[in-house]
Amino acid sequence: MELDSVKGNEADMRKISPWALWTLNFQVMTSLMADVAPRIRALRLEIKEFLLLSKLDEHPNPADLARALITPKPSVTFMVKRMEALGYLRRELQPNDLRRFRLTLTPSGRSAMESAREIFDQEFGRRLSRLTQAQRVELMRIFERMV
Amino acid sequence: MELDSVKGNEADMRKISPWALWTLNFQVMTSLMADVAPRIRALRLEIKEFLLLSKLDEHPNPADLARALITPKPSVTFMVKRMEALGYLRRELQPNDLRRFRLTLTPSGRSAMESAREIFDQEFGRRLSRLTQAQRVELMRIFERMV
DNA sequence: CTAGCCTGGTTCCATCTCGAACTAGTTTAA
DNA sequence: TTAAACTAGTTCGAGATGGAACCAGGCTAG
Repeated sequence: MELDSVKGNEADMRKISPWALWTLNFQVMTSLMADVAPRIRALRLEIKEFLLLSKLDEHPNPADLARALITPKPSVTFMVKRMEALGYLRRELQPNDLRRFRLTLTPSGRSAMESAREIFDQEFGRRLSRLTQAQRVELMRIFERMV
Repeated sequence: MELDSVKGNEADMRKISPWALWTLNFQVMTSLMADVAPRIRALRLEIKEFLLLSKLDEHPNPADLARALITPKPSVTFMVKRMEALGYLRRELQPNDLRRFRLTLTPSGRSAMESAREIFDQEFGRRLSRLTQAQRVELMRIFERMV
């Protein structure tokens, strides 16, 4: 049996179209990215580059990053090159496997990454603030199940 | 007072980090796009092009589309050109304003667009099926509030 | 060993992207 | 009217993107 989250609401019984949902979500994400992008760029980062930095601790070499970010390898090569040139990360050969590079954030890279994360936190937080706490919790649970 | 959607759950009281939520959502969207992209491409469409077609009834000229899709005008020009070359849309001067083009889907454009929408419906539907009906309804309500 | 396969990372290059600057048509205001 | 300001759409070009092909280095089986 389905549980009905909130006191009976006639509108609740409508059929939910996945496409309609996807569209709304895409719109939320796109407009958020548009709002956030210029502020991220002020840190000398593109959004994708920031995402790369944010996954670097967990996925410390390029091939790994490419998989985690669902991004082609050449794009990763390119971004890593830029990030290194900016002094945001260091690249050293991994002695036990000479094909691999181990990437590490420099202090300035970490601080840029953290500032960028705060921007997202703020901007997405602004939108989340239109929801109830219960809805935020539910949203977290929903996304966890959908990943 | 906050309404608590589901029977008391201790984990509910955690603080929700906007960034964590955003990341999860982004991951859902990205992996979905990766799954969907090859099937859309089989219809000779890029995802963005499909989105353009899907908004065309509602926003029938390029500048309008650029705003609706939050996309630069030159990109729209380019996509429209490709869609016209493929025979997916028609472009006619709007007699009452000679700066404007009125774009209309051709039958084959409409059918490609509808097939693409079905692909999204299917693929996103598959993920939504892991949720309860109540959660799907809640999700719709949440996105509506966040747009 | 060593041949064949796999994986990490790069290079190449055709294609796409999109900011800036432009042309042309429309609206506003004086 | 007509000049100035604004809007639609395009062109240009520097830079980004990403598939294909490549060159290591590492792993596996004979």
